Amino acid sequence: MKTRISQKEIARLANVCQSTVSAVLNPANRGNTKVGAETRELILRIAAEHNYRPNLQSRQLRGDTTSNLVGVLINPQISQFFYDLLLPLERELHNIHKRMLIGLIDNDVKESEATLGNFVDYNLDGVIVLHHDIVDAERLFSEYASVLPQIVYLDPPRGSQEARFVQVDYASGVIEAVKHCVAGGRKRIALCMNDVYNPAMRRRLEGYRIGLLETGIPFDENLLLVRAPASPVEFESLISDAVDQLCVREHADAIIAGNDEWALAILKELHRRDIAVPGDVALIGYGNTLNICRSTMPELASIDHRVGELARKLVETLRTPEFFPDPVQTKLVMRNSADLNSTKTL
Amino acid sequence: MKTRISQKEIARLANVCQSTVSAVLNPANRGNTKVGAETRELILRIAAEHNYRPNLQSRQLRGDTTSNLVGVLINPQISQFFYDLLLPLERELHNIHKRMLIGLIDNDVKESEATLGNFVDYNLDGVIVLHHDIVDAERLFSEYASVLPQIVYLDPPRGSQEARFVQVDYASGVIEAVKHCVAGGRKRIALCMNDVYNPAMRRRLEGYRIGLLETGIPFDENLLLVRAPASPVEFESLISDAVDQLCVREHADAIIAGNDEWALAILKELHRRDIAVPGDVALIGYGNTLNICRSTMPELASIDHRVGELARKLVETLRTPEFFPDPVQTKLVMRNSADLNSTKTL
DNA sequence: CTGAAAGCGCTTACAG
DNA sequence: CTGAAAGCGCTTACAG
Repeated sequence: MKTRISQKEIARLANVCQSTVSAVLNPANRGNTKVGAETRELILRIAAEHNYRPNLQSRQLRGDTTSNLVGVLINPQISQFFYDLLLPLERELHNIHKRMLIGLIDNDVKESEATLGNFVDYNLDGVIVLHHDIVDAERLFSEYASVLPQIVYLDPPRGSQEARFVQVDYASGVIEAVKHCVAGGRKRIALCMNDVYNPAMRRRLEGYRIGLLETGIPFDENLLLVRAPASPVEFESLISDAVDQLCVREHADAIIAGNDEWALAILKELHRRDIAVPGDVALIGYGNTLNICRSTMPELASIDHRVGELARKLVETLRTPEFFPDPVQTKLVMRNSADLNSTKTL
Repeated sequence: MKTRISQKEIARLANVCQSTVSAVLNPANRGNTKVGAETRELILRIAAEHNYRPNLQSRQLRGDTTSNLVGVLINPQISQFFYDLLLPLERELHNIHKRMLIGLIDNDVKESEATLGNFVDYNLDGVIVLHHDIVDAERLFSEYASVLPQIVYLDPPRGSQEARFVQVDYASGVIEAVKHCVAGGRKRIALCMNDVYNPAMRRRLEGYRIGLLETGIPFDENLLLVRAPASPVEFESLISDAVDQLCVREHADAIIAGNDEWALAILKELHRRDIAVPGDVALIGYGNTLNICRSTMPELASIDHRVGELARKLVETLRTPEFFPDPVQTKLVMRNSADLNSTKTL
C-alpha cells in the first residue's frame, strides 16, 4: 500500500493553506467561505489526481461522522436459522450504506467480554444481538449498555424491561400447519422435537396446542414427543423410537418436527419402513432450509422463519427509536410431503 | 450510549496531567517513566471504575495500531461455495484477532467503486477477494491497489502478474471421481455442467479428461453435456434432455455433475424414470453442500471444495508475504449415490 | 478571498 | 517522579 494523500500535502502542492483545501473539498460545510476559482480548480485537480479521500479516523475523532458500522453478535456454533439471516441482514444494512461487523459470543465469558469491548472500540452505530442465551448475558449486556450504542435483540432478552427487540412468532406457523393437516382430513397429528426449555421451542408447543384447540381436536400427550439426544448415535435410535411410538403404536397420520434436520431423519426412517409420505403420514419440518426441503423426495413442507422480513424489522428498529415492530409471523410453506389432496385413498 | 471516559477526564479526576495517565495505562510503552505508586493506583482505579478503553480512532490516526479489520469482497448473488467459505474465514480471522468486513462488488461499476473506496476509508489490514469476475475488474483493482492494503485473491485474477492468490484445484476431485467410477467397473462416465467459459468449470472438464486418460477410457464427446439454461423452465427440460441423451441413448453408467443442484435435479429425473442410483447409474455432485448431499435418497456423493483449508491458506497468505501456497485440492466425498460395492448384479 | 489556531484522544519525545 | 508540547488529519470558528 502506498500512502494516501492528506489535505496538508495537497495544500503544499497547491501552495495554499490546509484549511483552504478543507473548504474547497467540503463546499457544503462552508458556503460562506468563498474561494477563488483558479485556486479551487487547482486544489480539486490535485485531489482527484491523487485519489484523495478524507481520513475517516480523523473525522470520527472529531465526532463529525459515525463509523457506519453495525455489529452483529452471533454464536460460533451458529444454527441454520441465524446463518440464513446474515445475508438478508447484510443486504438491509447495505441499503442504508452501513456495513456489518460480525462478533462471536458464547459461554466463554472472557471471550464474549473481549468481543463486546472490541465493539466499543469500533465506535459502532448500533448492535444487533441475534444470540443472547449465554452465560452471564444479563450482567454483560447491562455492563456494556452504557458504552455501546443502540442495541436491538432478536427475541426479548431476559431481565431487561426497556430492551428493544424484534420478536419471532414461532407459534403461528405451527398453528397453520395443524390447521392444514386437519383440513386435509388428518386427526392424529404429532409434534416431535428437541426440548421445551428455550422459548422458541416452547412457542412451537403452544402453537400446536392452539391449532388443536381451534380445530376441535383433543390434545393427546402420546402424540407429543420431546427428547434431547446426547449424541448422533442416540439421535438415530431416538428417531427410530419416535416412529415406533408415533406411527406404529399411536397411528399418527401427520408429524410436525421441531426442525428440518429432525424432519429429514424422520422421513428417512419412514421410507425405510415403507410408510408412505404423505399418503400414510404427512410430514412438516421447521426452518424451511431450502437445500434440505428441496432435496428430499417428496419435497419437505416446512415452517418458514421469514428471515427477509425479520432482517428488515431488525434494521428498522435500530434506525427508528419510536418503532416497535409487530412480531414476525412464521408461515407454513407447502410442499409434497404435506400435500393432502393427492393422498392415496383410504 | 453514555459517553466514554478519556485520559483527559481521568487526569482531571486524579489531579494529574494527561500524559501521566497515558504512561500509567501503557506501562509497556514507557518503562523508563516511573510513576509514584499512589498516583498509579489512583489512576488505575478511576480507569477501571469508568470502564476506560483507549480510543481506537485516535490510535489509528497516530499510526500506533491498525484497524484489525480484513475486508472480504463477495458477489451479492453469492453462490453456495462462497457462502460456505464465509464462516471458516470468520473463524480463521477470529483466531488472529481480526474481524471480517464484508463488501459487495458486482457488475455495477459505480457500486463496486464505492465499496472499494469505503474499504480504503476503514484503513483495513488486508483484503480478500473471493469474487473478481466482474466488469472492469482489472482497472478497478489496479486503480485501488495503491491505496488498499495487501490483497489476496481466490484464484488468480486476470491481467495481473504479481497478484497473490490461493488457487483451488477444481480438477483433482473430478479425477478422483472418474477413477472411483472406473475402479467400480463403470466405463461410460458422463460429465454434465453449466458452461466452460469460466476457469473453475474448464478445470472440471480437464480433470474429467485426465481421469479418463489415466484409466485408459477413451473420451466420448457424446458423454459430455455442457449447456446453460436461461430460465428455470429451460433448466427442467434441459435435465430431462440430459438424461435422455446420457442414460437412454448413450447408456452412461455414471454421471458427474458440475454442481450439487444439477446432481439433485438429475437424481430426481432418474428416480422419475425408475433408473436406479447407483445400481444403473452412479451419481456424483460438486460442492459437497451438506444440506443437499445428506438429504437425498440415496445420499449424494460429491466433490468437496475444502473450504476449511482454503480459508486457512487465504488468511496465511494475507499474513505472510513470503508464503505462496499450493493449490487446495478438491476431494471426492463418498456417499451411497456412488457406492459401487453394493451394486445390483449385472 | 485566504490563513492561523483550536481541538477531537492519544503516544512519544523532551524538559523540569 | 510528573508535566508541557508536538503531531496524526480533519473541521470549524475566527482573524486579516
